[in-house]
Amino acid sequence: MRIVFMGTPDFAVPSLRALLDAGYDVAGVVCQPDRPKGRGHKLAACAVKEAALAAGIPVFQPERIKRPEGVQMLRDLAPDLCVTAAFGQILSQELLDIPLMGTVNVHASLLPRHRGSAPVHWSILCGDAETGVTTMLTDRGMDTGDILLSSRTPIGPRETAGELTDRLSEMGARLLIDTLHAMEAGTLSRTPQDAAQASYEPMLTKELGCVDFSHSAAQIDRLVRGVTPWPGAYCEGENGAIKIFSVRPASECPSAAAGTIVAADGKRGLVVSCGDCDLELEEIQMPGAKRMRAADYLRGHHMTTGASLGKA
RNA sequence: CGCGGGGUGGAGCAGUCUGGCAGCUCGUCGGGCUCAUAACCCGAAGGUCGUAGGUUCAAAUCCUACUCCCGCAA
Repeated sequence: MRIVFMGTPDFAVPSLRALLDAGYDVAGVVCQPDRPKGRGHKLAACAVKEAALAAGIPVFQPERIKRPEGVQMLRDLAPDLCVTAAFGQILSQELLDIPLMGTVNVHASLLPRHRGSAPVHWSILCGDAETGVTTMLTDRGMDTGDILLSSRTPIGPRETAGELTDRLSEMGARLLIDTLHAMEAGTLSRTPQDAAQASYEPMLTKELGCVDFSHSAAQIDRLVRGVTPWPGAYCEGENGAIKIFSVRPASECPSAAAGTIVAADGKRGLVVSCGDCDLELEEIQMPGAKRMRAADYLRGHHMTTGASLGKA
């Protein structure tokens, strides 16, 4: 089976590797163009491109694959099947019509729940107890195609979006191979999504990561885990935004107004009152500084108790 | 040429501008106090000050090059 793989970030890499390890003929890999990244704004290849080059597979990086050049490129590759995983571009009907056997997408949620581009983050933000990966036949809608297979897993109580993404990327790779095997064996059935059960969430924004200390510890914890490591949770400190990477309840009930610093030393760490208790900000990053445990930061810096980290 | 910060005992920092004994908070080890303790008291160990070169009577500090790390923005 001749396959064209479309994907861009880390999440897609295990799926690409799995196709290669399973012996499929990956005729080409399509990913987003190199973008200026990091310090110095140097052009950097995405994770999928690096993996493809390492495997000696031709890489295509159309600015917009929907344009005629992109369509022609895909036609020339003459795939039996297209596989997408976090590709980052919408496929037109014209493109979907090219592969003889259709286009299979690996999606990091239990569809029809959490359609959209940030399913892993939203599953944590929404407080889901479990999530999973789904393979589906791509159609014109946003993650609306018929479901092929799915695989579920519980969300760990301390798991961040980044950690969960890593886990789901491996699960997705296995599910993709299972899906293709079933497809070849003719045992695969397709199930339309139940639109009534569907949910769709937008891309994440930085503002979403702003912590509201009037919320409960559980809500804040979900927010922090759901936006870590990107776009990141933060609150307003004296000298700019303080990033927050992990929090932990530190008392039974709040001892001051929400957002008030109730302790700040190397022993107890940085503790702030929130909606239903005092909350320890375990791992933080002050403006201009690196990420570290709050207790470590406070060994060399002073923070005044009684000050507020919340927005007025 | 995107903007910026930094490398100082195990951790986090001050000291650099204005050159002159290696300092602070914490940790570690030993001793003491206490019914007890993450509390308190006494004592100790532990640092080629990122690397190389230069200036100087004298360099963590000034000059040059190099290297590694980090923040913002994307």
